[in-house]
Amino acid sequence: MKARATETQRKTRIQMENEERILDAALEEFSVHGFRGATIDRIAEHAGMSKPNLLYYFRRKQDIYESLIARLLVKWLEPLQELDAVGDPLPELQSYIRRKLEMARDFPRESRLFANEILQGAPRIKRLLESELKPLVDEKAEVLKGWMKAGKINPVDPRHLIFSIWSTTQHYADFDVQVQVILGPDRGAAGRFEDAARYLETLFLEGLRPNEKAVAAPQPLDG
Amino acid sequence: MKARATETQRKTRIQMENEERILDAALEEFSVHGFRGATIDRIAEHAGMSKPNLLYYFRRKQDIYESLIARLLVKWLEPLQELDAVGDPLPELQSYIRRKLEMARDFPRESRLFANEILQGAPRIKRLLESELKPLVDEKAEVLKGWMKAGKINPVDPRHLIFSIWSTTQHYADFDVQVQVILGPDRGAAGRFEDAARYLETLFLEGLRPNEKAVAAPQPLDG
DNA sequence: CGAAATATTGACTGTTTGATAAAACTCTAT
DNA sequence: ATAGAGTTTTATCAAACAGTCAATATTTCG
Repeated sequence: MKARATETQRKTRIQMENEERILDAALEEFSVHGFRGATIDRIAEHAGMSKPNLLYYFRRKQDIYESLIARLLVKWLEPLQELDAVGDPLPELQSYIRRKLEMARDFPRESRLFANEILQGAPRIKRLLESELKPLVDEKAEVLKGWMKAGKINPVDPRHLIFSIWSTTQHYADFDVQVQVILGPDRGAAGRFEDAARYLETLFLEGLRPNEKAVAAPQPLDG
Repeated sequence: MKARATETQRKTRIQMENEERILDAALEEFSVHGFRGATIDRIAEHAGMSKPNLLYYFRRKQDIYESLIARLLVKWLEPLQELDAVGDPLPELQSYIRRKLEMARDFPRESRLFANEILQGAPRIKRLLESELKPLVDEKAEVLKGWMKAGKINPVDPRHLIFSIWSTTQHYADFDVQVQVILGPDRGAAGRFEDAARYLETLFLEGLRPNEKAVAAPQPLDG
């Protein structure tokens, strides 16, 4: 029996399939209950295998969690990484917002897992945040500052600007239940997404103070 | 031995003191680990009493949690309730945002507890959200719509507007660790709060698109 | 095929957890 | 001071929990 997991690369078909099933089931559990609230039994049950079998692929609960977080962080930083210094400032920001919103729509479990980890004080990924997230944000904050100095966007604190994009978009994944309670069942998930996109575009570009300059097509005032 | 807790009102000095200590300790635990991740043992330890003693005041774990949530929701809805239809729209919104931001600063544990519950799908308070939160939001959405029709604020979906105020302000409580990692230790908590307040004011009033109309005093472009 | 490598299982261990019962202690009002 | 209500503790329980182990089954590949 060879050591698995950390082994150089050689993975069996079965290994890949099962690790995938486990990680998917674990995402389901961890994203809802957090690290301590999730149990191996439930993950195993959800993955359709016995607990010892699951522990054959991931020796400890924490290993599953860390695998999950590692692949999550990469995906999570992608949209910000794509923010392009040479692009047109406002369209660049707009498409960044849109990409983040799409992530919230398409990967809500990942968003919740991340939220859960941060909520708990990020005990397992604080290091990663400092080494991966912070430098990236610093870099992009400089890009934003350049745009501000060039008069292309309003001068504001670039880091708080990034926070507001993160929070408004991820809200639709993390607080989905609340959003659904308040919006009611009238419009489906797709409709909610479109409404959110349209609203956020106005908020970030124009703000709420009415003025004379051209504004995007008037929005429906909701049901 | 009389029945406690649900008893009409008569509470001993010791009862009041201990329930307070328990709820405070429970807030600490539940807000970080969620319902399932928190344990009675830790809550009892944190409250400085034995587990059976704690269970003398709250018979079940769930009872503590529900007490906490009940008093939380009331406090949480206060700022929105104060949003005044007859006030000046923009200042009203501004002070609503400020109040929410102050709540995030002054009651971060409460914010996290709420976030945790919603993240988990709100299994224990969905009813309450439907009966308490939704009607209030509906009412205030009408107020906002009135302001929009009167041309006092830009026409946007009022519910999504409310979401964006919630998410941007609560972000500073719920994602505090991440905020600290990114902003660094330069400015203290008070400084971060002021920066956030100034940024959100610009975002919600003016948006990011630069224009000729008068703008609040230029903001420092951050360190 | 058949042997080695890989995968799966049932039975089990020690610990943690939520909860209970009853005895012992403390406070308060008379 | 003391009776009785109110409080705290010790001892205990069954279930849930993370994790182990040896035995069995299955796949892979020469």
